[in-house]
Amino acid sequence: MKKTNSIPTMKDVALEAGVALGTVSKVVNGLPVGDSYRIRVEEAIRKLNYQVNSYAQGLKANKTHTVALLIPNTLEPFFASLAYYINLSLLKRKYRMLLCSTDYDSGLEQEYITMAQQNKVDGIIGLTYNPNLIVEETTPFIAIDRSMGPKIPCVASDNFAGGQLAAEKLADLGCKNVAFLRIGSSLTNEPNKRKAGFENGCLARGLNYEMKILNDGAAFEEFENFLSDHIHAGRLSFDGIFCVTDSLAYSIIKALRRMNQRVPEDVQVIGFDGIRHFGNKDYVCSTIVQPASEIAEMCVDLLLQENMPAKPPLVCLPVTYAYGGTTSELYK
Amino acid sequence: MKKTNSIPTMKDVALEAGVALGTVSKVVNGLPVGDSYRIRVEEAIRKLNYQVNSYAQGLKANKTHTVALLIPNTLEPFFASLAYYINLSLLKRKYRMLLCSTDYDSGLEQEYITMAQQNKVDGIIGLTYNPNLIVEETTPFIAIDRSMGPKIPCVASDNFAGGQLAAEKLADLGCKNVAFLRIGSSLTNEPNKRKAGFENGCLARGLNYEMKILNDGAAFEEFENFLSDHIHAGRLSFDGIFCVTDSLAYSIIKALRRMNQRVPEDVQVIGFDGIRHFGNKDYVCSTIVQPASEIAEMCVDLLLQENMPAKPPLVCLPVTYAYGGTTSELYK
DNA sequence: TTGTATGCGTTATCAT
DNA sequence: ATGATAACGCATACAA
Repeated sequence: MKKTNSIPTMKDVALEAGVALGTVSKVVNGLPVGDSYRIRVEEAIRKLNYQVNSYAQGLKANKTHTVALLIPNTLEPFFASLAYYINLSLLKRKYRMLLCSTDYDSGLEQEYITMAQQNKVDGIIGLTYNPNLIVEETTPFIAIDRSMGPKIPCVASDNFAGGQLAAEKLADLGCKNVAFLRIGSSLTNEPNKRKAGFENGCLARGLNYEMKILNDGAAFEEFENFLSDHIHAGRLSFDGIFCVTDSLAYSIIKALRRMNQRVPEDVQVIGFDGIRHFGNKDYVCSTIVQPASEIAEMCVDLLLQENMPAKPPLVCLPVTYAYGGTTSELYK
Repeated sequence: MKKTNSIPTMKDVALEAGVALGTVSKVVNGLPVGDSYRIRVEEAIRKLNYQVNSYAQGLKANKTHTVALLIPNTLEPFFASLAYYINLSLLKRKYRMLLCSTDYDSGLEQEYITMAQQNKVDGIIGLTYNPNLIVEETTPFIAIDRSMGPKIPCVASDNFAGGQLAAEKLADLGCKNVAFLRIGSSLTNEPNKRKAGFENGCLARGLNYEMKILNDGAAFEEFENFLSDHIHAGRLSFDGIFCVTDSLAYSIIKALRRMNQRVPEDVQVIGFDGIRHFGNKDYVCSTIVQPASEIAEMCVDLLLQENMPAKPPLVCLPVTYAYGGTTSELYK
């Protein structure tokens, strides 16, 4: 008695085609098989609508062709674009992607890693914030934007160069007195190098600069107060501002306009990330663009590279400047 | 001779704890087991760092706790938020999510479905554009925004009501002559009902209205021409415009300002979707907000509901109006 | 209650 | 070149 029409397996195909199980397997995997057999098997496959079971394959081969991506969310545009490009890079290599939105939650990050390992993923790519994540050595891991120790490669933009570039651009565009504004995780991570790079650039170009650094939970008002304190007789004493992200730049620009400061006429603003409206339209502001697609490709490369002699501990990819309406058009 | 330190299995744990394989399985799955045994097994698990193999579980149980999400990309904010909320809803139910960015490519959509089925996902949620996708009946499928036949439930916003709401809002806000602008897939899908709803609302409220409908590949200029044609002596003959998406509204608003039309003083604009800057800040424009989180929850519910008597063919979820600076503040 | 044995769907080894 | 068979890690029905 046959099984009631459940999902067909290789055995069913073999039966239907009147050949042995092994033969079907070979046909499915493109191994050499006599033509007459091949044809019969292929017909049976079509007839039964057979599909291989990746789970059985994975169990046997101990290889799942699946990678987990840990990322805070897909709502913030930079994360969203990483998710998109990593998915693409994986697709090119016939890999599937498990998306794990961690919501900046350390516990969730750890949970997802456990899940991924139980799911026998071939590797994990993670942009995480938990400073003491436990990740089994047996699962290859690539970190984005935050070094997690010498054994785990970290991929990031060249944040230092980006900060420097911002300073140079502002100098080129005629600024004399600039400011750096930052808010965000105080964790040691790559984006924190933006400050150092900017400082470096200011010194090299003889710009006067001030810094206002806020920690994660701080109120945005502190920036507004900082800016107000630098307005004398209606005039802001800065003619250029570098914000650690486009998101911050966006808020700052709105605040500046509320204070009757014109952007870019009175004060030029540069952000960081390269965010575009709706993901594909114009830049939100003049910005240092992170190469999201290259970061994605590099992560996937490093992760799946089989015989890597020694994985590099840190890879920094080049950033570029893009005009986005909040700087003078001089170097547009 | 032992296996060289590869990944530990239940067998290894059983050996280490000096119990039978089945006992370990029970402990892992929380089935009743004598306390002394349980403790020994748990210790062995900790010692060996054992993790269950979901692939073996899945193979056995024919259940993978995995769902595939097909979506064009995560770059466009509305898609990004769907991905985020669906991930969240799945997480609550201990399900994993395979993200499949299809890039609006029919072939890719079909490929991903095949992949998902081979991967034995427990279900698929898809926002797709291929009009003749083949999806095995054996895999539960939930469609977003486009009906794919009576056997496949479709979840969407109440697009008709949304269009109507837009018309009513414009009327309430004092508009007399309005326009509806649309560009996008001409495929029969739920969002196309926005037009009908808007028309309905205009008629009900006695608004004069015009429509400008473009197909997917059309040049944006056609809208600009349309608007120019309605400017006489510097004055636009519309005092209200409803755009089919916030994305379009954004572009239209920019175009209007280039034409020296003030928004919202001269002409009020309402979009659709409820997109916020950077995913979590202010609305891009006054808009009809889609309940992304409710859509997500509904999709997951319908997909995983075990003993659903009859799955509804179409579920429309309520939308709301949100002020976003491009309408009069009257009903803010 | 605990242990044993079988099978899930596939691949690979081994005879034939 | 093809067919039989074992093994992957786990869950479970059944025996002890």
